[in-house]
Amino acid sequence: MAVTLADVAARARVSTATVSRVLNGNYPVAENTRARVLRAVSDLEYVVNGPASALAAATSGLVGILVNDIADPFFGILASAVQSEVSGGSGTPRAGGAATRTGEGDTRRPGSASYPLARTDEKLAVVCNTGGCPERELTYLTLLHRQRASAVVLTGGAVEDAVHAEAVAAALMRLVGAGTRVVLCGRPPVTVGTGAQRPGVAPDPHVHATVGHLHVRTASHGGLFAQRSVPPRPVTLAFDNRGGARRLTEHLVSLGHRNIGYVAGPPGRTTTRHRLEGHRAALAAHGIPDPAHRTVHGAYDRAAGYDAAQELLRRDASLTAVVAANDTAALGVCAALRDRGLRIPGDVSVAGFDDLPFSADAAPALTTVRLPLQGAGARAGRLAMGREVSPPGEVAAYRGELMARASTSVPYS
Amino acid sequence: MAVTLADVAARARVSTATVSRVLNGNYPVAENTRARVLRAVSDLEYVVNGPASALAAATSGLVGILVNDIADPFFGILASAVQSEVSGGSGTPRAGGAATRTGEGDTRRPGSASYPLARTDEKLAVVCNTGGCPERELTYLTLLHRQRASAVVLTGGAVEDAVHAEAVAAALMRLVGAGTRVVLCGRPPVTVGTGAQRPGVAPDPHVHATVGHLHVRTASHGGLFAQRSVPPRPVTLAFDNRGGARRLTEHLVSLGHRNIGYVAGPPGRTTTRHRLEGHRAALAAHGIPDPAHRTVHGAYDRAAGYDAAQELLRRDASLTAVVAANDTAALGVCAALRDRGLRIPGDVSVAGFDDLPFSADAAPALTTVRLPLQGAGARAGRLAMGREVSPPGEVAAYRGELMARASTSVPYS
DNA sequence: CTGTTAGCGCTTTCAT
DNA sequence: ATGAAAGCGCTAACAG
Repeated sequence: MAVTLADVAARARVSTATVSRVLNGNYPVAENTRARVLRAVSDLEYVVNGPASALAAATSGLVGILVNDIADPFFGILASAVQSEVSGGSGTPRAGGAATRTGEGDTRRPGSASYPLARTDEKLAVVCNTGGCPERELTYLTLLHRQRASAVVLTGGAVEDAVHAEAVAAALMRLVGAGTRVVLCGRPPVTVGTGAQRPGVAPDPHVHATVGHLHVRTASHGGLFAQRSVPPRPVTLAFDNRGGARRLTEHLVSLGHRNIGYVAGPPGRTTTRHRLEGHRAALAAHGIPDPAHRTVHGAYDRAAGYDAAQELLRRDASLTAVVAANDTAALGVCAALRDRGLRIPGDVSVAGFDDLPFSADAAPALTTVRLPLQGAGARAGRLAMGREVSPPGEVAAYRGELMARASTSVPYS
Repeated sequence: MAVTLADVAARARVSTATVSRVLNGNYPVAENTRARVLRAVSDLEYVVNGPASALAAATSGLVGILVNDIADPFFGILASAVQSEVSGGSGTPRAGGAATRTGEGDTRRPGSASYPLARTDEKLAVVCNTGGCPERELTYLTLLHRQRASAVVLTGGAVEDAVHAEAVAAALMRLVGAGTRVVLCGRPPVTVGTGAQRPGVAPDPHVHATVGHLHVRTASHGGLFAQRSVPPRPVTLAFDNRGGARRLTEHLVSLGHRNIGYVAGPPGRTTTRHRLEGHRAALAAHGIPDPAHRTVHGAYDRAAGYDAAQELLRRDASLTAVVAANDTAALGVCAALRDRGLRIPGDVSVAGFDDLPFSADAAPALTTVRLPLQGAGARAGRLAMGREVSPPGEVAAYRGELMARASTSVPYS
């Protein structure tokens, strides 16, 4: 069978405990003993048995990152930022990088450099693609729980269906109860369930008594204390979608637009609703009527934006501006307008949301709302690693910044 | 502590062995016993301890998918397809979906429907973002090995550095040796190492003797046999980048273009080289000279395409066409041309590679080479699951299909 | 600083 | 069809 700790110990002429200590670097070991062990590890090409150590330590180094659509850069950027922070190195060598390490003393153990098979402290950051599907979200949560993930980060808008929301909240509480750090990033806080019971299952007092109690092992050595504790509930880093959307539409209104079409995201998701609410709030604040036909729902992708724009123009040719729920859809809107021979922003202004990288150099550059994807993702990563303390109340909100660019202008310019 | 198998067993008044058998569904259990167990599982909200079962069973349900850039739809589509197949359901509810299940009898166990916490057969498909960084690729491979992943899928081009290639090959052989199924998707086959030794480490006959032997446990019941075996070496699903690129450039040549610029991908990667070789082969075949200044390297993204196009035009204003190494870069090229007041394809034709979803409805629609990302990804997923037998020789190549669209035309039209 | 040892929770023969 | 019991490989007390 595979090489085990015992084999390494035998070869290094030490006990398994010593090998374990060297590998985990959490306990003093004589320098030359360490060297012998590392040598043996390397010679034998020993690879730690993750499951075994996870079983013994009651936690695995898995960090799960749930995303709604892995093919969408919005999530790619978020996930990449989280991952960089979790893996402790610079992830994608992206300019203006996420690699803003918190300058903790680099404790790279000597000897393990050339053959890193043994670094036990490495976390495995993995992204799970839910495809926006509630069942898959739940399945992933369960699987990560099963793996005793050390942290789970949920990104992006949540589905608003009450039953599902309740189920997710329950799954998250179970995770937290199991000692897994849970971070929500770009999603509103979990609303504490009203106690809806799983259908067909009798309430079991035993279970409920358990929820909320944290039986988490604390580190026995090296007095990191506050950092080590697992927050009693999920930490949330939310985006102020409502406010951002409102400022965006207000920008359009201040430019003189009155007939504004809105390409909303898929119905039943928090992000969709909040952005739409912000848009409507802006209109309402200025006494501008907002007939229902000026809003069309669709997916958060280019094709949906294209179709929605067609539909909006068909319904109302007087539109002078179209706001899309995200940049990708906005680009679809632009394409549709161009195909109809309309100029942007000459005939119709267009705005998006998110400020993804391609938005700035689209033609024309897209007016949008910048979300601190990189920053929020990195913070989520640090929170997931327990490297940063939770914000007060376990909730922090990120404001979106209006990026007024060439795709919006005064109407009929 | 958390609920354990023993707790469930006690509540169901059976032994832990029975509970295990019910959960794994791999051994006959009386119907009403099964029901009692399931009931107990549900009542207790029992969640299998993954590490424990992985330790005992010597394999975890983890399936790792390595991608070079998680924010690039190319990888998103591939990863999504793999994942759908691994999770056995329809993943992203994308049209024309990857959900083409091989019609195996649906063995959804009764009772586990409402509370799926216990389905042990579920695999956890996770994507790992290497950011194109060799070290991270190796790290992930090690981490997945450590977790005793049941399969690993590597997607996209490989780095060509000899040392790194050797290291990756070694890591893959270790994985295969540990019983992990390895699938390469969109990357050339691993070249069997020439035996370069790790620097500074004396050859250890013991280690080498181990490589290649497969000590894989076989299912003891339920006669799946051929399916269960782990191939002795990685399975490869390669894309014919060279051929595709060649046909693409030939298309341009047949249109009458002679001065063709090429925006290549990052140097030192197989995909970059193969596509460039195909391009050059086409030119050579038609006796068209290809001065070095007509090729510029850059990342596989829009910004790089933009910059590269600027540079190409600066170097040679006589270009009538620009081929980019992928669609994303091609869009950057288009933007750059437009910004210089050039029309597409009137003044300059532009072509990409991959045929990502946005390419068809770009303005103008992009001529490109379609790669069967969905299909290859799905097949990789099935191979990873052992649900499909490997192609002869463990290698299959996918041809790219030329998609001639509006962005290319006769020069000076 | 290092060794001994008792589990962690599950799977899997081997009995019955 | 079910139970008893022996590990799987590692970690963390507890000794020394």
